[in-house]
Amino acid sequence: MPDESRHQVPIGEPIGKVLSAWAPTKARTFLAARFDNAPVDLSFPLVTSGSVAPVTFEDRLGKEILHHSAAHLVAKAVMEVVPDAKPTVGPGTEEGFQYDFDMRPLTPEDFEAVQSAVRRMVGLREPFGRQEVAREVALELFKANPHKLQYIHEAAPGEPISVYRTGSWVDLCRGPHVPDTGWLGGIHLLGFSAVTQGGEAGGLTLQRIRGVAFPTREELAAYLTLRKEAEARDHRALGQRLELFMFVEEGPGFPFWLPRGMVIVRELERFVMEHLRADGYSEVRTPLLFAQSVFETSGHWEHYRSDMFLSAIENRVFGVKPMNCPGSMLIFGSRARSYRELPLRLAEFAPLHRLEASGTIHGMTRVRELVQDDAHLFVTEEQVESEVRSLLAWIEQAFSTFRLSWSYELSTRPKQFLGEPAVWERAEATLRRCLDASGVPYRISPGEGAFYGPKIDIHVKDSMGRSWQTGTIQLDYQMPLRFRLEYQGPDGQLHAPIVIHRTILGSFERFVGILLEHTAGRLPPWLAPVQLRVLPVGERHAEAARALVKELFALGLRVELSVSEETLGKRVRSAELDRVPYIAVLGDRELADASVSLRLAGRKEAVTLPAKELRERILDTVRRRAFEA
RNA sequence: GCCGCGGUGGCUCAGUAGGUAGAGCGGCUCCUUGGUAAGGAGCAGGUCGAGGGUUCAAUUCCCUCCCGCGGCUCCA
Repeated sequence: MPDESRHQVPIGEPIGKVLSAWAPTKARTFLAARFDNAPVDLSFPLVTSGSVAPVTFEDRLGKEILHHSAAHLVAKAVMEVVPDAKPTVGPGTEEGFQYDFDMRPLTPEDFEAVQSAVRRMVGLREPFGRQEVAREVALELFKANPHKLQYIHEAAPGEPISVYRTGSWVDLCRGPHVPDTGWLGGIHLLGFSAVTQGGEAGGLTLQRIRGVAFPTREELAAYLTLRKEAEARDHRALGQRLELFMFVEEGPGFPFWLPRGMVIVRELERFVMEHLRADGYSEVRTPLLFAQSVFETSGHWEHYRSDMFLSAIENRVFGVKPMNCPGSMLIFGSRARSYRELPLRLAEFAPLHRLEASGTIHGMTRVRELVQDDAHLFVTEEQVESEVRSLLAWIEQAFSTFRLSWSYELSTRPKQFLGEPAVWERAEATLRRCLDASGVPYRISPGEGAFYGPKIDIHVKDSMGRSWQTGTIQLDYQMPLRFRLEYQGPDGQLHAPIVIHRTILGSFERFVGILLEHTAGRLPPWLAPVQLRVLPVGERHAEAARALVKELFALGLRVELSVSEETLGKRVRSAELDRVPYIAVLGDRELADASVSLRLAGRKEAVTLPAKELRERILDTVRRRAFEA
């Protein structure tokens, strides 16, 4: 037993029975068990001695088992709705589960029918019965389903082939499973879609049903509430509602920043620019278009052409730049360079165009035109480490300002790479050292680096736990060679610089999208398009309100007057919906003693404070780039 | 790009078993002069995504295209 106690039980006693006897109060949470650490069903009969332990939803394994059982239940339901569907695989996922079927396209009606079948089957409490069968028996059992036959053929020769029986439905499965379908009361189907088998173009089209499952209906309800809140935070809806940005049919993936959205972009740029100045960067602007030959030199022509916008002008082909690097390379190479100039840090915030696949563009988080807080650092090998450390420090400062938590991913040498393995190893070791020193968690993605060098990607999780890549730090040993870049070192010899391609926020488009979802549109005051809205109670207070607005505007604040003929309640509501962080009300009471009634967006209560304090509070919060509370 | 599903006033949506459309919010006008999330009335606003086909007649049925949504793949 987990508590080191030893028990003697009759031969063939199910492990579940032994565990419930051992911990009767917790027995309801036991989904499966471990016998000598191997996952087994609760019905697993004990015939030899060994260690036993329960598996609950709190364990990673327990989640997986519940999810997996839920997937099987869905398969059973699908078979009832569309009898000639051929189930393929139904794994658990990070969030829940999915099951892919080789079948005709699902319709919304099918999906409804599957949902109600699932609900009914939960009520039946049918057991998941395990059975180990000979390979020949399995082949016979699944002869109508070529996918399952393939899995049987792929199974290792010694491996036992197990099937699970649920009512009349039999599925090939390693298990284990929860004891019966009654354990799946917290199941919920999220949706269906078509996917390509193996993820490769031209593969077989499968129908995927996705869902989530929890041990109890209460946990499911909590999840659904959270999910509903997340949907209300969708940056596409917020962007429209708050008039931050828009798209038109004629420009798929090309964002329009509307006046209010542009305020956010400019404030973010200012935030980044202040840092660049402090850290010794220079800013440049290079052309948006280059002749084909530049991209041939940079390698884009070979590796990225299909993602570029091209245009033929005067019998030459020009490409719209998808990245800023070629321009910076040309600047570095425009004259002889000395080691005394390094590190040379060139920042460029130019519009980039990338012909992203049409099916992938998504609001602001995936667009075809974007601007990054981009820079290229020309450094010596000895300077790489201090530059990367400085970048990691800046990332910490930046993301903390936005109250975003982040993690790093280190991508190492891919199969196809250029350069010397020894150089790669030194570079990877340097990056790892920097990451270790940062104290921020990171994971390593072996073989995921670019062909020209290893990289660190920055991932930010939004409030729903979805992960997004924002910034990146990429070491590049190749592009300087391709552009024949050199500097003269203290030894009098010419050397190729190393280039660090880096962005911190990534693209302003994606970053604003993430920030909106993270804050539900309640941006910190320094970023809010309108920081303060002044609401005079009645007409006779309008003049004083106007004076307050004028005063705060002169101090550089973004402030509006709300003097419509609507009731005060209506105007407060509008200000709340517009996500204005400070809502100031002026009436008789306030005019009497030069005070203001201040309501913070998202809170119910208002506080009354002297006008002078209001001004200082707002200015201070904005200057510190702080959140209100 | 691939698969599936959609596209009706500015927004969110209803509707038409083929006979050219409605609501709420928003906008405008008027009344109301308000005390912290919706005061009242009236008015304006739509070639029902685009093109083609079938039909006496198409927003509705069929085809093609465009755009969007959910996934796949890819990535800032």
